[in-house]
Amino acid sequence: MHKKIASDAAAAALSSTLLDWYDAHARVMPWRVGPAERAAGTRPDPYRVWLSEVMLQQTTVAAVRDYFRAFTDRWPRVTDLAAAADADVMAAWAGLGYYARARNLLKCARVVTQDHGGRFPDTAEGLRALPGIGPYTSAAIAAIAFDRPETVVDGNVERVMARLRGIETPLPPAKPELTEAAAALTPDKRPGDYAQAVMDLGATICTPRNPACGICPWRDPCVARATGIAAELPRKLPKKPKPTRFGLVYVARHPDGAWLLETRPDRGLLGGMLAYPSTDWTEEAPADAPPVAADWHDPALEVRHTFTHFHLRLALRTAITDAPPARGRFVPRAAFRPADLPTVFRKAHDLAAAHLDTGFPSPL
DNA sequence: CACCCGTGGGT
DNA sequence: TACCCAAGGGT
Repeated sequence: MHKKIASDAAAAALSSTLLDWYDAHARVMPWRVGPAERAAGTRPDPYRVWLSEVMLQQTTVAAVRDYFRAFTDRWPRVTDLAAAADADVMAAWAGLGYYARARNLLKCARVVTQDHGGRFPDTAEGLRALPGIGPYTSAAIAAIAFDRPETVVDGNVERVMARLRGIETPLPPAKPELTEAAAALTPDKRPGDYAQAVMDLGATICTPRNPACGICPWRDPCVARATGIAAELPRKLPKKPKPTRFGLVYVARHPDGAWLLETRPDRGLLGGMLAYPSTDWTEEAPADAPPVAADWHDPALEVRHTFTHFHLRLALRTAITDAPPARGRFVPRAAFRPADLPTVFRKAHDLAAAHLDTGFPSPL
C-alpha cells in the first residue's frame, strides 16, 4: 500500500535507532522467529504470520497466545485449516471475539488452498484481496513474512507517530496524516522487524496512559515528550454512548441430559456461533418466545454482558423437556463443551447450570 | 463513510 | 463502577 520509504538521513537514523532497541528488547512470541533461527536463515512461516495477525486484530497478545498454539497444534498448515469443519473452527475461536474473523479465516484458508496452491501471495496487493485481510494485515504479512518494505499502521503506530511528531489532529480524521508520518520512516531493510519494533514500542513503552518516556529509544526526537503532552496524544473525537438492550435466553435440557442449542446465522452479531436460543435483543423488553414447549421456570437470574456498541441484560429461563424443539436441536451432553460458546452464552450456561444443580427440581 | 462487530485487563 | 483500550475488516 504505502511504498514510500525512508528517504533522508534523519528518518534513517530514527528507524535504525528503533531496530537497535528491538534487537535488544524484542518480546518472545510463539509466532516469531528468534534471532538465532533468523541468523540461520529461517524465514517466518506466512501461515503462522497470517494466523497471528488475524488473531491480534483488536486483541491483546495475552489473549491470543493460547488460541494461536491451539490452532497451530491442530491445524499445522493452511491446507489443514482449509479442510477443517466450519463448526470446529468456530468452536476453537469461541471466546476470542469478533467472530467474523473466524469465518473469514476459514474462507481465506480455502481460497489460498484452492486458488493459490496452498501458498500465500507474497505481495501486499495480493494479500489484500483475500477475505479478512485489510490494509493493516496485508502490509504486516508482506513485511514480516516476505520482507517487503510496506508501512504497517495499527493503533500502536498511530499513537507513536502522533507523539513523535506532535500531531494533535484527533482520530479518526488524523489517520491519513499519521499514515504519512509512518510511511516516511519505513526502512527498506528489515521492514518486518521495524514494523514489529514500532508495535512493541507502543505496547510496552509508548503506552496509552502512562508512557515510559524516560526509557524510550525515541525520547530525544519526540515532540510530544518535549512539550509535555505525550500522554494526551493521540487526541480522539468523543464516542457515542452505549444503549442497553434486553432479551430472554432459554436454557432447556432433555431428560437424557442433552442441551437445547442452535447455530446462529452466519451474518451479524455472534454469526456462525453455537448459542442458546434467545429472543431478539431490543431496547424494549421483548415478548416471551420459548423455542420448545415446556414448563418454563423463571429463576429471576440475569446475564449482563457488554458488546462493542451496547449493553445487554438477558433474563434467564430454564426448563427440562423431551418435547420436539421448534427451534434449535438437543446436543448430547458428551458432544457439548460450554467453552465452545461465545462469552455471553457461556455466562448464561454457567448461571443455568448452577440453578439446575441446586434450586431447580431436576431429575438429572 | 459511519456503523457494525467481542472480549478481558487496566485504571 | 465505568470507562478505556488492543497487532482492524466488512459493508
